[in-house]
Amino acid sequence: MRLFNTLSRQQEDFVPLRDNTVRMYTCGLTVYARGHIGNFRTFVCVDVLRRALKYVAGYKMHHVMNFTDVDDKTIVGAAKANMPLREYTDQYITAFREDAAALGIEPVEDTPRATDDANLKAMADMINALEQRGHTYKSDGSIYFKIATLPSYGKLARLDHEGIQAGARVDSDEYDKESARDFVLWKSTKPGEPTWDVGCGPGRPGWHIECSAMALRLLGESPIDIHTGGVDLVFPHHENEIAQSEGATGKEFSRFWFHCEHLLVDNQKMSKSLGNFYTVQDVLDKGFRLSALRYILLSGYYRKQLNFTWTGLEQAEEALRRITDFLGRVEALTAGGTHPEVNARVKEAVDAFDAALKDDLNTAAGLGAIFDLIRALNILMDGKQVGRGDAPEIISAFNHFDRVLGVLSLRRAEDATPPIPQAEIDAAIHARQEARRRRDFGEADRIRQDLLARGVILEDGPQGTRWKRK
RNA sequence: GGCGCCGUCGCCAAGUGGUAAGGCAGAGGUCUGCAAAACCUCCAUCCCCGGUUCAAAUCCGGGCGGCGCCUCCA
Repeated sequence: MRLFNTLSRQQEDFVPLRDNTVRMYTCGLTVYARGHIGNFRTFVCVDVLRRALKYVAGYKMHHVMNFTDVDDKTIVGAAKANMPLREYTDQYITAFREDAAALGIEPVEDTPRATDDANLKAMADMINALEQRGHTYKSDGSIYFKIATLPSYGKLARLDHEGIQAGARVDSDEYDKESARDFVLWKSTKPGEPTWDVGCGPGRPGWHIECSAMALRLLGESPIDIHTGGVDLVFPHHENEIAQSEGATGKEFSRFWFHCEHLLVDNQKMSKSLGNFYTVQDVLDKGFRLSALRYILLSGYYRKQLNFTWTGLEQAEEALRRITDFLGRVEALTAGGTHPEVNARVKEAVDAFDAALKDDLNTAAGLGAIFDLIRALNILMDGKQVGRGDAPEIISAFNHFDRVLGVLSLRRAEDATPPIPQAEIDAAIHARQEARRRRDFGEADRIRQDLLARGVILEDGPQGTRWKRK
Protein backbone atom coordinates (compact mmCIF):
# COMPACT_ATOMS: atom_id res chain seq x y z
CA MET A 1 0.00 0.00 0.00
CA ARG A 2 1.35 3.37 -1.00
CA LEU A 3 0.40 6.21 1.31
CA PHE A 4 1.26 9.87 1.29
CA ASN A 5 3.03 10.70 4.52
CA THR A 6 2.76 14.31 5.65
CA LEU A 7 5.99 13.83 7.60
CA SER A 8 8.04 13.25 4.45
CA ARG A 9 5.66 14.98 2.05
CA GLN A 10 5.98 11.92 -0.15
CA GLN A 11 4.25 8.70 -0.93
CA GLU A 12 5.80 5.78 0.92
CA ASP A 13 5.21 2.05 1.08
CA PHE A 14 3.15 1.25 4.10
CA VAL A 15 3.47 -1.97 6.08
CA PRO A 16 2.46 -2.21 9.73
CA LEU A 17 5.33 -2.47 12.17
CA ARG A 18 4.06 -5.41 14.20
CA ASP A 19 1.82 -8.47 14.01
CA ASN A 20 0.27 -7.57 10.67
CA THR A 21 -1.88 -5.21 12.68
CA VAL A 22 -2.25 -1.55 11.82
CA ARG A 23 -2.25 0.58 14.94
CA MET A 24 -4.01 3.74 13.88
CA TYR A 25 -5.22 6.81 15.71
CA THR A 26 -7.79 9.30 14.44
CA CYS A 27 -8.42 12.69 15.99
CA GLY A 28 -12.16 12.68 16.43
CA LEU A 29 -14.70 15.35 17.06
CA THR A 30 -14.76 18.00 19.76
CA VAL A 31 -18.23 17.32 21.05
CA TYR A 32 -19.65 20.78 21.67
CA ALA A 33 -21.96 20.64 18.65
CA ARG A 34 -23.23 18.23 16.06
CA GLY A 35 -20.60 17.40 13.46
CA HIS A 36 -21.09 18.85 9.98
CA ILE A 37 -20.49 17.14 6.67
CA GLY A 38 -17.06 18.72 6.44
CA ASN A 39 -16.10 16.88 9.58
CA PHE A 40 -17.57 13.78 8.07
CA ARG A 41 -15.54 14.11 4.92
CA THR A 42 -12.51 13.37 7.03
CA PHE A 43 -14.17 10.52 8.86
CA VAL A 44 -15.42 8.96 5.63
CA CYS A 45 -11.94 9.20 4.07
CA VAL A 46 -10.39 7.67 7.16
CA ASP A 47 -13.04 4.96 7.02
CA VAL A 48 -12.04 4.19 3.44
CA LEU A 49 -8.41 4.06 4.53
CA ARG A 50 -9.34 1.68 7.33
CA ARG A 51 -11.38 -0.51 5.00
CA ALA A 52 -8.69 -0.55 2.32
CA LEU A 53 -6.10 -1.59 4.88
CA LYS A 54 -8.40 -4.38 6.06
CA TYR A 55 -10.02 -5.63 2.90
CA VAL A 56 -7.51 -4.84 0.16
CA ALA A 57 -4.19 -5.01 1.99
CA GLY A 58 -5.46 -7.70 4.35
CA TYR A 59 -4.21 -6.26 7.65
CA LYS A 60 -5.87 -6.43 11.00
CA MET A 61 -6.80 -3.12 12.58
CA HIS A 62 -6.47 -1.60 15.97
CA HIS A 63 -8.04 1.75 15.33
CA VAL A 64 -8.67 4.36 17.99
CA MET A 65 -10.81 7.46 17.50
CA ASN A 66 -11.29 9.83 20.39
CA PHE A 67 -13.90 12.31 21.51
CA THR A 68 -12.58 15.57 22.86
CA ASP A 69 -15.08 16.12 25.64
CA VAL A 70 -13.33 18.86 27.58
CA ASP A 71 -12.09 22.17 26.22
CA ASP A 72 -13.17 25.79 26.30
CA LYS A 73 -16.11 25.27 23.95
CA THR A 74 -17.55 22.24 25.71
CA ILE A 75 -17.20 23.96 29.08
CA VAL A 76 -18.89 27.12 27.86
CA GLY A 77 -21.59 25.12 26.08
CA ALA A 78 -22.37 23.03 29.14
CA ALA A 79 -22.54 26.13 31.32
CA LYS A 80 -24.89 27.83 28.89
CA ALA A 81 -27.10 24.76 28.73
CA ASN A 82 -26.92 24.52 32.50
CA MET A 83 -25.87 20.89 32.25
CA PRO A 84 -23.04 18.86 33.72
CA LEU A 85 -20.16 18.65 31.23
CA ARG A 86 -20.42 14.91 30.85
CA GLU A 87 -24.14 15.00 30.18
CA TYR A 88 -23.71 17.86 27.72
CA THR A 89 -21.05 16.09 25.68
CA ASP A 90 -22.96 12.80 25.81
CA GLN A 91 -25.60 14.25 23.52
CA TYR A 92 -23.11 15.06 20.81
CA ILE A 93 -21.31 11.77 21.13
CA THR A 94 -24.63 10.02 20.60
CA ALA A 95 -25.39 12.28 17.64
CA PHE A 96 -21.98 11.57 16.15
CA ARG A 97 -22.49 7.84 16.47
CA GLU A 98 -25.87 8.11 14.74
CA ASP A 99 -24.51 10.20 11.90
CA ALA A 100 -21.46 7.98 11.49
CA ALA A 101 -23.58 4.86 11.32
CA ALA A 102 -25.96 6.51 8.87
CA LEU A 103 -22.96 7.29 6.67
CA GLY A 104 -21.77 3.71 6.76
CA ILE A 105 -18.67 4.39 8.84
CA GLU A 106 -17.39 1.19 10.42
CA PRO A 107 -17.17 1.24 14.19
CA VAL A 108 -13.55 1.38 15.31
CA GLU A 109 -11.97 -0.72 18.02
CA ASP A 110 -11.74 2.03 20.65
CA THR A 111 -13.50 5.36 21.11
CA PRO A 112 -11.99 6.87 24.26
CA ARG A 113 -13.03 10.18 25.66
CA ALA A 114 -10.63 12.56 27.28
CA THR A 115 -12.35 12.72 30.64
CA ASP A 116 -12.32 8.98 31.29
CA ASP A 117 -10.28 8.35 34.44
CA ALA A 118 -7.79 6.05 32.79
CA ASN A 119 -7.11 8.65 30.12
CA LEU A 120 -6.69 11.53 32.53
CA LYS A 121 -4.28 9.35 34.46
CA ALA A 122 -2.34 8.59 31.29
CA MET A 123 -2.11 12.30 30.57
CA ALA A 124 -0.76 13.00 34.04
CA ASP A 125 1.79 10.23 33.60
CA MET A 126 2.93 11.71 30.32
CA ILE A 127 3.16 15.19 31.76
CA ASN A 128 5.23 13.88 34.64
CA ALA A 129 7.52 12.10 32.23
CA LEU A 130 7.93 15.34 30.30
CA GLU A 131 8.67 17.14 33.52
CA GLN A 132 11.38 14.63 34.42
CA ARG A 133 12.96 15.08 31.03
CA GLY A 134 12.99 18.83 31.47
CA HIS A 135 10.46 19.76 28.79
CA THR A 136 8.04 21.64 31.03
CA TYR A 137 7.65 24.68 33.22
CA LYS A 138 4.89 25.92 35.45
CA SER A 139 3.24 29.27 35.48
CA ASP A 140 0.25 30.21 37.60
CA GLY A 141 -0.41 26.56 38.34
CA SER A 142 -0.53 25.60 34.66
CA ILE A 143 2.07 23.37 33.09
CA TYR A 144 3.56 24.30 29.73
CA PHE A 145 5.64 22.52 27.15
CA LYS A 146 8.86 24.39 26.47
CA ILE A 147 9.45 24.11 22.79
CA ALA A 148 13.02 25.32 22.99
CA THR A 149 13.90 22.01 24.67
CA LEU A 150 13.00 19.98 21.61
CA PRO A 151 15.15 20.78 18.58
CA SER A 152 13.03 18.68 16.24
CA TYR A 153 9.94 20.76 16.95
CA GLY A 154 8.27 21.79 13.71
CA LYS A 155 9.24 18.74 11.66
CA LEU A 156 5.68 17.93 10.68
CA ALA A 157 4.29 21.35 9.87
CA ARG A 158 7.62 22.68 8.60
CA LEU A 159 6.73 26.09 9.83
CA ASP A 160 9.24 28.84 10.16
CA HIS A 161 9.59 29.19 13.92
CA GLU A 162 9.76 32.92 13.63
CA GLY A 163 6.52 32.80 11.70
CA ILE A 164 4.70 31.91 14.86
CA GLN A 165 4.52 35.40 16.14
CA ALA A 166 4.36 36.32 19.76
CA GLY A 167 0.99 37.73 20.59
CA ALA A 168 -0.59 36.55 17.38
CA ARG A 169 -1.94 33.56 19.18
CA VAL A 170 -5.17 34.40 20.92
CA ASP A 171 -5.13 32.33 24.04
CA SER A 172 -8.54 32.78 25.55
CA ASP A 173 -7.27 31.46 28.83
CA GLU A 174 -4.66 34.17 29.12
CA TYR A 175 -2.08 32.16 30.93
CA ASP A 176 1.50 33.37 30.99
CA LYS A 177 3.80 31.61 28.63
CA GLU A 178 7.53 32.08 28.35
CA SER A 179 7.33 31.95 24.59
CA ALA A 180 4.44 32.38 22.22
CA ARG A 181 5.28 29.02 20.68
CA ASP A 182 4.92 27.15 23.95
CA PHE A 183 1.64 25.42 24.55
CA VAL A 184 -0.23 24.33 27.63
CA LEU A 185 -0.23 20.74 28.81
CA TRP A 186 -2.38 21.12 31.89
CA LYS A 187 -4.49 24.15 32.70
CA SER A 188 -4.86 25.34 36.26
CA THR A 189 -8.33 25.38 37.74
CA LYS A 190 -10.44 28.44 37.25
CA PRO A 191 -13.57 29.19 39.24
CA GLY A 192 -16.63 27.30 38.04
CA GLU A 193 -14.71 25.06 35.67
CA PRO A 194 -14.45 21.30 35.93
CA THR A 195 -11.21 20.15 37.47
CA TRP A 196 -9.35 16.91 38.02
CA ASP A 197 -6.45 16.06 40.27
CA VAL A 198 -4.86 12.96 38.86
CA GLY A 199 -1.17 13.40 39.55
CA CYS A 200 0.01 16.69 38.13
CA GLY A 201 -1.97 19.14 40.22
CA PRO A 202 -5.59 20.23 40.05
CA GLY A 203 -6.72 21.38 36.63
CA ARG A 204 -7.79 20.15 33.26
CA PRO A 205 -6.02 18.87 30.19
CA GLY A 206 -4.78 21.09 27.39
CA TRP A 207 -6.10 20.18 24.00
CA HIS A 208 -3.13 18.27 22.65
CA ILE A 209 -2.15 16.06 25.57
CA GLU A 210 -5.22 13.83 25.37
CA CYS A 211 -4.42 12.47 21.95
CA SER A 212 -0.80 11.70 22.76
CA ALA A 213 -1.73 9.98 26.00
CA MET A 214 -4.70 8.02 24.67
CA ALA A 215 -2.92 6.93 21.53
CA LEU A 216 -0.03 5.46 23.44
CA ARG A 217 -2.17 4.04 26.23
CA LEU A 218 -4.43 2.17 23.85
CA LEU A 219 -2.13 1.37 20.95
CA GLY A 220 0.94 0.46 22.95
CA GLU A 221 4.54 1.39 22.56
CA SER A 222 5.72 4.04 20.08
CA PRO A 223 5.75 4.35 17.23
CA ILE A 224 2.18 3.78 16.23
CA ASP A 225 1.64 3.09 12.53
CA ILE A 226 -0.67 5.84 11.31
CA HIS A 227 -2.08 9.00 12.78
CA THR A 228 -4.93 10.68 10.91
CA GLY A 229 -7.05 13.81 10.90
CA GLY A 230 -8.05 16.83 8.90
CA VAL A 231 -5.36 19.05 7.39
CA ASP A 232 -6.17 21.84 9.78
CA LEU A 233 -4.81 19.70 12.57
CA VAL A 234 -1.30 19.56 11.13
CA PHE A 235 -0.50 22.70 13.05
CA PRO A 236 -0.58 23.15 15.92
CA HIS A 237 -2.37 20.01 17.10
CA HIS A 238 -0.34 17.26 15.50
CA GLU A 239 2.94 19.10 15.78
CA ASN A 240 2.29 19.41 19.49
CA GLU A 241 1.25 15.80 19.82
CA ILE A 242 4.58 14.85 18.37
CA ALA A 243 6.41 17.15 20.75
CA GLN A 244 4.65 15.68 23.77
CA SER A 245 4.91 12.06 22.78
CA GLU A 246 8.47 12.18 21.57
CA GLY A 247 9.52 14.40 24.44
CA ALA A 248 8.07 11.93 26.93
CA THR A 249 9.30 8.70 25.36
CA GLY A 250 12.35 9.72 23.40
CA LYS A 251 10.96 7.62 20.54
CA GLU A 252 9.20 8.41 17.30
CA PHE A 253 5.48 8.88 17.89
CA SER A 254 3.84 7.90 14.60
CA ARG A 255 5.41 6.53 11.44
CA PHE A 256 2.77 7.86 9.06
CA TRP A 257 0.65 11.00 9.15
CA PHE A 258 -2.45 10.91 6.99
CA HIS A 259 -4.33 14.16 6.45
CA CYS A 260 -7.62 14.77 4.63
CA GLU A 261 -8.22 17.99 2.79
CA HIS A 262 -11.18 20.19 3.53
CA LEU A 263 -14.69 20.18 2.26
CA LEU A 264 -15.51 23.60 0.83
CA VAL A 265 -18.82 25.39 0.35
CA ASP A 266 -18.85 28.14 -2.25
CA ASN A 267 -15.13 27.49 -2.49
CA GLN A 268 -14.59 28.32 1.14
CA LYS A 269 -13.75 26.04 4.01
CA MET A 270 -16.86 24.64 5.67
CA SER A 271 -16.56 25.39 9.34
CA LYS A 272 -18.58 25.99 12.42
CA SER A 273 -16.97 29.34 13.06
CA LEU A 274 -17.82 30.59 9.56
CA GLY A 275 -21.33 29.24 9.93
CA ASN A 276 -21.35 27.94 6.36
CA PHE A 277 -21.93 24.31 7.18
CA TYR A 278 -24.50 21.61 6.57
CA THR A 279 -25.23 18.68 8.82
CA VAL A 280 -26.22 15.18 7.87
CA GLN A 281 -29.78 16.11 8.79
CA ASP A 282 -29.68 19.08 6.40
CA VAL A 283 -28.82 16.72 3.56
CA LEU A 284 -31.74 14.47 4.47
CA ASP A 285 -34.08 17.45 4.74
CA LYS A 286 -33.16 18.43 1.21
CA GLY A 287 -34.41 15.05 0.09
CA PHE A 288 -31.05 13.44 -0.60
CA ARG A 289 -29.88 10.07 0.52
CA LEU A 290 -26.82 9.57 2.68
CA SER A 291 -25.51 6.97 0.26
CA ALA A 292 -25.17 9.83 -2.23
CA LEU A 293 -23.41 11.95 0.35
CA ARG A 294 -20.99 9.18 1.17
CA TYR A 295 -20.42 8.63 -2.54
CA ILE A 296 -19.54 12.24 -3.18
CA LEU A 297 -17.29 12.39 -0.13
CA LEU A 298 -15.24 9.43 -1.25
CA SER A 299 -15.37 9.86 -5.01
CA GLY A 300 -12.45 12.28 -5.18
CA TYR A 301 -8.89 12.18 -3.97
CA TYR A 302 -8.72 12.70 -0.24
CA ARG A 303 -5.81 15.15 -0.53
CA LYS A 304 -7.72 17.52 -2.76
CA GLN A 305 -10.23 20.05 -1.57
CA LEU A 306 -13.77 19.11 -2.45
CA ASN A 307 -16.31 21.80 -3.19
CA PHE A 308 -19.70 20.69 -1.93
CA THR A 309 -22.73 21.49 -4.10
CA TRP A 310 -26.27 20.19 -4.31
CA THR A 311 -25.71 19.58 -8.00
CA GLY A 312 -22.83 17.34 -7.05
CA LEU A 313 -25.12 15.36 -4.78
CA GLU A 314 -27.61 14.92 -7.61
CA GLN A 315 -24.85 13.62 -9.83
CA ALA A 316 -23.70 11.25 -7.10
CA GLU A 317 -27.25 10.04 -6.76
CA GLU A 318 -27.40 9.21 -10.47
CA ALA A 319 -24.00 7.55 -10.52
CA LEU A 320 -25.02 5.34 -7.65
CA ARG A 321 -28.29 4.53 -9.35
CA ARG A 322 -26.36 3.25 -12.34
CA ILE A 323 -24.51 0.78 -10.14
CA THR A 324 -27.56 -0.46 -8.27
CA ASP A 325 -29.60 -0.77 -11.46
CA PHE A 326 -26.85 -2.88 -12.90
CA LEU A 327 -26.84 -5.12 -9.84
CA GLY A 328 -30.60 -5.43 -10.07
CA ARG A 329 -30.18 -6.60 -13.62
CA VAL A 330 -27.62 -9.21 -12.57
CA GLU A 331 -29.83 -10.49 -9.79
CA ALA A 332 -32.71 -10.87 -12.24
CA LEU A 333 -30.73 -13.10 -14.64
CA THR A 334 -32.63 -16.25 -15.53
CA ALA A 335 -30.73 -18.04 -18.28
CA GLY A 336 -28.29 -20.64 -17.01
CA GLY A 337 -24.62 -21.16 -17.64
CA THR A 338 -21.33 -19.47 -16.99
CA HIS A 339 -19.14 -17.59 -19.43
CA PRO A 340 -15.34 -17.29 -19.37
CA GLU A 341 -15.53 -13.77 -20.78
CA VAL A 342 -17.40 -12.65 -17.66
CA ASN A 343 -14.78 -14.22 -15.47
CA ALA A 344 -11.99 -12.41 -17.31
CA ARG A 345 -13.71 -9.04 -17.09
CA VAL A 346 -14.43 -9.40 -13.40
CA LYS A 347 -10.86 -10.38 -12.58
CA GLU A 348 -9.55 -7.46 -14.58
CA ALA A 349 -11.79 -5.03 -12.75
CA VAL A 350 -10.99 -6.36 -9.30
CA ASP A 351 -7.28 -6.11 -10.03
CA ALA A 352 -7.63 -2.58 -11.32
CA PHE A 353 -9.74 -1.62 -8.32
CA ASP A 354 -7.28 -3.03 -5.81
CA ALA A 355 -4.33 -1.44 -7.57
CA ALA A 356 -6.07 1.94 -7.51
CA LEU A 357 -6.88 1.73 -3.82
CA LYS A 358 -3.37 0.63 -2.99
CA ASP A 359 -2.10 3.69 -4.80
CA ASP A 360 -2.75 6.15 -1.97
CA LEU A 361 -6.48 5.51 -2.05
CA ASN A 362 -7.20 6.46 -5.62
CA THR A 363 -10.92 6.00 -5.21
CA ALA A 364 -11.73 7.87 -8.41
CA ALA A 365 -9.72 5.38 -10.45
CA GLY A 366 -11.29 2.55 -8.43
CA LEU A 367 -14.75 3.79 -9.35
CA GLY A 368 -13.60 4.06 -12.94
CA ALA A 369 -12.74 0.36 -12.88
CA ILE A 370 -16.19 -0.43 -11.52
CA PHE A 371 -17.98 1.54 -14.23
CA ASP A 372 -15.82 -0.01 -16.92
CA LEU A 373 -16.89 -3.41 -15.66
CA ILE A 374 -20.53 -2.39 -15.61
CA ARG A 375 -20.39 -1.28 -19.22
CA ALA A 376 -18.62 -4.46 -20.32
CA LEU A 377 -21.07 -6.70 -18.51
CA ASN A 378 -24.10 -4.77 -19.71
CA ILE A 379 -22.94 -5.32 -23.27
CA LEU A 380 -22.48 -9.02 -22.56
CA MET A 381 -25.92 -9.23 -20.96
CA ASP A 382 -27.49 -7.58 -23.97
CA GLY A 383 -25.87 -10.29 -26.08
CA LYS A 384 -27.13 -13.00 -23.71
CA GLN A 385 -23.52 -13.76 -22.84
CA VAL A 386 -24.09 -13.75 -19.08
CA GLY A 387 -25.93 -16.48 -17.22
CA ARG A 388 -27.35 -17.16 -13.80
CA GLY A 389 -24.17 -19.10 -13.06
CA ASP A 390 -22.06 -15.98 -13.56
CA ALA A 391 -24.04 -13.97 -11.06
CA PRO A 392 -22.31 -15.15 -7.87
CA GLU A 393 -18.91 -14.15 -9.19
CA ILE A 394 -20.14 -10.74 -10.28
CA ILE A 395 -21.92 -10.16 -7.01
CA SER A 396 -18.94 -11.24 -4.98
CA ALA A 397 -16.76 -8.77 -6.88
CA PHE A 398 -19.19 -5.97 -6.07
CA ASN A 399 -19.26 -7.10 -2.47
CA HIS A 400 -15.50 -6.71 -2.48
CA PHE A 401 -15.71 -3.22 -3.95
CA ASP A 402 -18.25 -2.30 -1.37
CA ARG A 403 -16.37 -3.65 1.59
CA VAL A 404 -13.98 -0.80 0.80
CA LEU A 405 -16.39 1.88 -0.40
CA GLY A 406 -19.24 1.02 1.95
CA VAL A 407 -21.72 2.80 -0.21
CA LEU A 408 -23.77 0.09 -1.94
CA SER A 409 -24.73 -1.61 1.31
CA LEU A 410 -25.86 1.78 2.56
CA ARG A 411 -27.92 2.20 -0.57
CA ARG A 412 -29.44 -1.25 -0.18
CA ALA A 413 -30.35 -0.56 3.40
CA GLU A 414 -32.10 2.62 2.26
CA ASP A 415 -33.87 0.73 -0.50
CA ALA A 416 -34.97 -1.98 1.87
CA THR A 417 -37.23 0.47 3.63
CA PRO A 418 -39.74 1.46 0.93
CA PRO A 419 -41.50 4.81 1.26
CA ILE A 420 -44.82 2.94 0.97
CA PRO A 421 -45.63 -0.46 2.54
CA GLN A 422 -44.42 -3.31 0.38
CA ALA A 423 -47.89 -4.89 0.16
CA GLU A 424 -49.30 -1.67 -1.22
CA ILE A 425 -46.62 -1.54 -3.90
CA ASP A 426 -47.26 -5.13 -4.86
CA ALA A 427 -51.00 -4.50 -5.08
CA ALA A 428 -50.46 -1.42 -7.23
CA ILE A 429 -48.13 -3.32 -9.57
CA HIS A 430 -50.71 -6.08 -9.86
CA ALA A 431 -53.54 -3.64 -10.57
CA ARG A 432 -51.39 -1.94 -13.19
CA GLN A 433 -50.64 -5.27 -14.87
CA GLU A 434 -54.35 -5.92 -15.11
CA ALA A 435 -54.91 -2.49 -16.63
CA ARG A 436 -52.14 -3.07 -19.15
CA ARG A 437 -53.64 -6.43 -20.07
CA ARG A 438 -56.91 -4.62 -20.79
CA ARG A 439 -54.81 -2.13 -22.76
CA ASP A 440 -56.15 0.56 -20.44
CA PHE A 441 -52.95 2.51 -20.56
CA GLY A 442 -54.52 5.60 -19.06
CA GLU A 443 -55.16 3.72 -15.85
CA ALA A 444 -51.75 2.01 -15.99
CA ASP A 445 -49.98 5.33 -16.31
CA ARG A 446 -52.08 6.81 -13.56
CA ILE A 447 -50.98 4.06 -11.18
CA ARG A 448 -47.35 4.53 -12.16
CA GLN A 449 -47.62 8.30 -11.69
CA ASP A 450 -49.26 7.86 -8.35
CA LEU A 451 -46.45 5.62 -7.10
CA LEU A 452 -43.83 7.96 -8.50
CA ALA A 453 -45.35 10.85 -6.63
CA ARG A 454 -44.98 8.77 -3.49
CA GLY A 455 -41.34 7.93 -4.18
CA VAL A 456 -41.53 4.62 -6.01
CA ILE A 457 -40.35 4.12 -9.59
CA LEU A 458 -41.72 1.29 -11.70
CA GLU A 459 -39.78 -0.30 -14.53
CA ASP A 460 -41.22 -2.85 -16.94
CA GLY A 461 -38.88 -5.53 -18.15
CA PRO A 462 -39.04 -8.93 -19.80
CA GLN A 463 -39.33 -10.57 -16.36
CA GLY A 464 -42.16 -8.33 -15.26
CA THR A 465 -42.25 -5.06 -13.39
CA ARG A 466 -39.53 -4.02 -10.93
CA TRP A 467 -39.83 -1.17 -8.46
CA LYS A 468 -37.20 0.93 -6.85
CA ARG A 469 -37.01 3.96 -4.63
CA LYS A 470 -36.88 7.31 -6.28
C1' G B 1 4.27 38.86 4.88
C1' G B 2 5.84 33.27 5.50
C1' C B 3 4.64 28.06 4.19
C1' G B 4 1.70 24.76 1.17
C1' C B 5 -1.97 22.95 -2.29
C1' C B 6 -4.73 23.45 -6.73
C1' G B 7 -6.34 25.15 -12.03
C1' U B 8 -8.09 18.71 -17.27
C1' C B 9 -15.13 18.64 -21.65
C1' G B 10 -21.37 22.47 -19.45
C1' C B 11 -20.67 20.03 -14.10
C1' C B 12 -17.73 16.30 -11.06
C1' A B 13 -13.08 13.75 -11.73
C1' A B 14 -8.59 10.11 -13.02
C1' G B 15 -4.11 10.40 -15.58
C1' U B 16 2.12 13.26 -13.69
C1' G B 17 7.12 12.21 -20.01
C1' G B 18 4.71 8.57 -25.09
C1' U B 19 0.18 11.00 -27.64
C1' A B 20 -6.59 12.58 -22.85
C1' A B 21 -10.16 6.77 -17.71
C1' G B 22 -14.82 7.18 -15.54
C1' G B 23 -19.57 9.54 -13.72
C1' C B 24 -23.50 13.37 -14.51
C1' A B 25 -25.77 16.33 -18.20
C1' G B 26 -26.58 16.72 -23.79
C1' A B 27 -27.52 14.90 -29.21
C1' G B 28 -28.92 10.78 -32.53
C1' G B 29 -30.38 5.51 -32.72
C1' U B 30 -32.20 0.32 -30.77
C1' C B 31 -35.84 -1.55 -27.33
C1' U B 32 -40.92 -0.22 -25.05
C1' G B 33 -48.30 0.60 -25.37
C1' C B 34 -45.85 4.98 -23.43
C1' A B 35 -42.09 5.65 -20.02
C1' A B 36 -37.96 4.06 -17.29
C1' A B 37 -33.76 1.13 -17.39
C1' A B 38 -30.18 -0.91 -20.68
C1' C B 39 -27.09 -0.91 -25.09
C1' C B 40 -24.71 1.54 -29.52
C1' U B 41 -22.76 6.16 -31.68
C1' C B 42 -21.23 11.34 -30.99
C1' C B 43 -19.24 15.03 -27.52
C1' A B 44 -11.93 18.10 -24.55
C1' U B 45 -5.59 18.43 -26.28
C1' C B 46 -5.52 19.72 -20.55
C1' C B 47 -5.58 28.58 -17.34
C1' C B 48 -1.77 31.80 -20.21
C1' C B 49 3.39 32.68 -22.02
C1' G B 50 8.25 30.89 -22.61
C1' G B 51 11.87 26.70 -22.13
C1' U B 52 13.88 21.37 -21.91
C1' U B 53 12.86 16.87 -24.99
C1' C B 54 12.34 12.80 -30.76
C1' A B 55 7.95 13.33 -27.54
C1' A B 56 4.73 17.46 -22.08
C1' A B 57 -1.73 17.92 -19.50
C1' U B 58 2.53 15.61 -17.27
C1' C B 59 9.44 18.42 -16.21
C1' C B 60 11.62 23.74 -15.57
C1' G B 61 10.88 29.28 -15.44
C1' G B 62 7.45 33.39 -15.44
C1' G B 63 2.46 35.10 -15.25
C1' C B 64 -2.91 34.97 -14.02
C1' G B 65 -6.75 32.83 -10.94
C1' G B 66 -8.68 29.95 -6.58
C1' C B 67 -8.10 27.74 -1.72
C1' G B 68 -5.81 26.29 2.86
C1' C B 69 -2.36 26.81 7.12
C1' C B 70 0.49 30.39 10.14
C1' U B 71 -5.20 31.61 15.82
C1' C B 72 -10.14 27.40 18.02
C1' C B 73 -11.04 24.22 13.86
C1' A B 74 -12.03 17.66 10.40
